[in-house]
Amino acid sequence: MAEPIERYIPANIESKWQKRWEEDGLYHADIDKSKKKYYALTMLPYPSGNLHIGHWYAMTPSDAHARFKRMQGYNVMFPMGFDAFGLPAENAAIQRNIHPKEWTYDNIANMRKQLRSMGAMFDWRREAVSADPEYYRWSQWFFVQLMKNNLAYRKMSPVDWCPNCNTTLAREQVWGEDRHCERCKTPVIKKDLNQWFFKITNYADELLKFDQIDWPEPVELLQTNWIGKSKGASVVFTTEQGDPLEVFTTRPDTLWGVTFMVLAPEHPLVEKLTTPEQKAEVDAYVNEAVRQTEIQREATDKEKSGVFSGGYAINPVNGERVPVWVADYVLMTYGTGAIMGVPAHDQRDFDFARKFGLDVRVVIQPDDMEKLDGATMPTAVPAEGTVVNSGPLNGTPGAEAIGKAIEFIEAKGVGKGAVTYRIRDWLISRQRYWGAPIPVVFCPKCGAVPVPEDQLPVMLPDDVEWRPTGESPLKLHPTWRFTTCPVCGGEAERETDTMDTFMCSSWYHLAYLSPKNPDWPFKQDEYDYWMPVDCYTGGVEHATMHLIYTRFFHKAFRDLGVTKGDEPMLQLRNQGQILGPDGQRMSKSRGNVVDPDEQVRLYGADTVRSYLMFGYRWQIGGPWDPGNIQGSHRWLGRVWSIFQEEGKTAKDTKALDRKLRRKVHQTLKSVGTDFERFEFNTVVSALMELLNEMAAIKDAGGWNTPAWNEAVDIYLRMMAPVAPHISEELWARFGKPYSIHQQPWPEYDEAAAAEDEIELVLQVNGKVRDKIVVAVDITEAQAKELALASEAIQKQLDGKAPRKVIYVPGRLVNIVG
RNA sequence: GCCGGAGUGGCGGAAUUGGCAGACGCGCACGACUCAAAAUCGUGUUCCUUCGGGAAUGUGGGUUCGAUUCCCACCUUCGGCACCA
Repeated sequence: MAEPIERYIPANIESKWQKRWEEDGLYHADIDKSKKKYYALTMLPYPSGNLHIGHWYAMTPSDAHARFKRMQGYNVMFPMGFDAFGLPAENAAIQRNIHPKEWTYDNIANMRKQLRSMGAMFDWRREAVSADPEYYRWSQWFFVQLMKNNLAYRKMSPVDWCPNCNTTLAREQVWGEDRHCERCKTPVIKKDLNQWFFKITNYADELLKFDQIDWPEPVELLQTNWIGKSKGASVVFTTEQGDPLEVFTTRPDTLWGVTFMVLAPEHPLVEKLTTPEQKAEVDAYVNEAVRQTEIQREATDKEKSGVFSGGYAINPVNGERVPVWVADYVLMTYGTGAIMGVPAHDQRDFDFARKFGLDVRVVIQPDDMEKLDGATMPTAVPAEGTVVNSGPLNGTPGAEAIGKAIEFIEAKGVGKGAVTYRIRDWLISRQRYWGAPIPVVFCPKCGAVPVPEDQLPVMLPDDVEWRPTGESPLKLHPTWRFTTCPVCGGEAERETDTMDTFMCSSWYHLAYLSPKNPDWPFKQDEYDYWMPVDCYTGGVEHATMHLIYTRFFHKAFRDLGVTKGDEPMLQLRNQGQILGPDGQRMSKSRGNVVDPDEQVRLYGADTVRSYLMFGYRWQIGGPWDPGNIQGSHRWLGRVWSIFQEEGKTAKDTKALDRKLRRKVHQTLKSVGTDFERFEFNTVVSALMELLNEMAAIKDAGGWNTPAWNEAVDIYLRMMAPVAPHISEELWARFGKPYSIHQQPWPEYDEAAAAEDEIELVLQVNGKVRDKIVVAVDITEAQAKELALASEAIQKQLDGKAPRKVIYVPGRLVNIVG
């Protein structure tokens, strides 16, 4: 009788191997020029509390993929760190009345422990924590470089302010129809403030190019829409007082259809254009518009409002005098804050014209429509068509109209082809404590001066009143603010705002290269070897925030000679989201948060990893299923017992061996391609299928043959990226050399995987009627003959001759009756 | 309104290039083991059926010998953007 094997108890093996791997530095990634490098990166966590199952969902498949790459022979670096500054941590600390630093670093200590329980191949020597002075010193250094090169500037402007978080936000961090704060969901308000901006708009055009990177199309689309490039022309009208009044239009071919102009209420020419008779009305309208929130003003279902300024402008293409109106449907923040009104061909202008009784003049006649009449048409017609009523452009066909109009205005010197972008410069000032201080000194004589690089970091003081007062906490510090000017030595004050954390996370992939490097943000040889990031994984929710910022950062610093190449991350893959068991987003208030520590206690890390890979389409995610995870646990338990328990060996195992080897090598192929495609669910299901086959072979007497032992060997190596602990344990128990994670990926044997018999499906009119087993090398003629000879087919044909017989090699014969 | 993702058994999901729809797993049912239960193992499991078959991948059309897959028009749902000139 064979000795029974003890049960699979993950707790007995997982921490043991984690400790051993750590001691041996198994996952240390060092420069090795004899090997191809692979920089695998997954988005770093934010230490606002505990790790939740969503972190596991993002990280463990990424880890499995990185492990797979390593077994393929790459020198893989897979680092981890903490995005430690920022609002949520600070808010959580305030709530608990704990200093943000203490709160954050306690969380980090806890999360480190939790991360270690994953059994991931993180190289902890490279850990970077963005709240460490050694780190934010370089965040500040990057700021100083941008400032010195005119890519960072300070400007007074209306900005988004979160009244709950007491700080300004970047446009990207204001979400949804009600324009709420990305972090706390409170609707934002507008405030006029002096703030620091990064000139991301300089790179708008280049950010639209994705040809060097393999990123998911939805992300590229989100970024493209966010950047919002519009092609058209800028045209300079002239007010009757002689001031130039520039507008942007995507339809310069409709310039002859202009019957009025509209200025945004904030437009600088409003005051000058307004006649004394109209002044009272215009002032009242402007004041009302300014008072309204952006949400009220930008509500699309609102009826058009506006007021005549009394002034006129001259249309440069035909010298016509057109009235200038003021209306809040024109936004100061887009284009030039002024538009030309072409009511016949723009619905918004049309609504406005009809409401205020302005002329509607048709200048485009679509070829497939009846002749338009401005006086009676019920809606605007924005379509293409032949140009009419437009002097020199009359008769131009639609496709050429815009180009010809641009030629015309350029020749006349009254405008030119132009593009406009929706993206705004990145606002990085935050009126909060828990962030990297903006390294700037304000001197009454020298103005805003960057802190010299040898004086960085500007330390964030611990002894501040960090509880919210509505002011930047650093402003209230008794001494920190006051300093001397680095240029003239006179009395000066520090900038008291801190930086947006997205600034810190824009370069963290460089910090991993050589954290705490003393004289440059990274060691050059590390950069040259590891960069760019080969594979980046994370959530799609960062598409128009982190993922656009980090591309900008890389390009800006390429131009300053710090980084190399055009893109920081070559491949991007997004995971979906794990929802609570109730199908809702996990949140503490709903009480549907799944604690990974508890799952690890119940089933072990390997089971949690396997289930997260097996149970979902990784790109999509879905609700946590507390029952389904049992399947993954059973799988590992079955591997444990089927591989270890003795079986029986038949006298003749030739057929069994052949069958087993075929399945093994077929699985090897599909597992490999599925890892490459981030299709982890089918990686695991293929392994389960192979295990079922192995169990059957073992029952039939195919145990302990060379083929069986090869199967066990290959199986363990294939499952090692998914379940690193159990595979290491079994690998050791079979006396194989430590460590399985240093083994090469098994070699695929095509001959072994080849089928020698196939099942041919026989159809009549596309419906399956019979199946026959035939030799793999059957000829077309033989296959058709066999198909027609089938009893079931004969019955279906009922004596009639087939009209057509279709043969798909290796698959089917379809008889068309 | 515009842009994108998703829609397949009771559930999670699979289906390489247009070629057997439902792999793999959960759940459920029955059986074995057990005094019993848990665990484990085995068998079955889309629906309807007169047991010949028939229907079925959100809906309706189309292309094709053949469509979950391609095309057209919709519906539901989840995201993003939205008076962007």
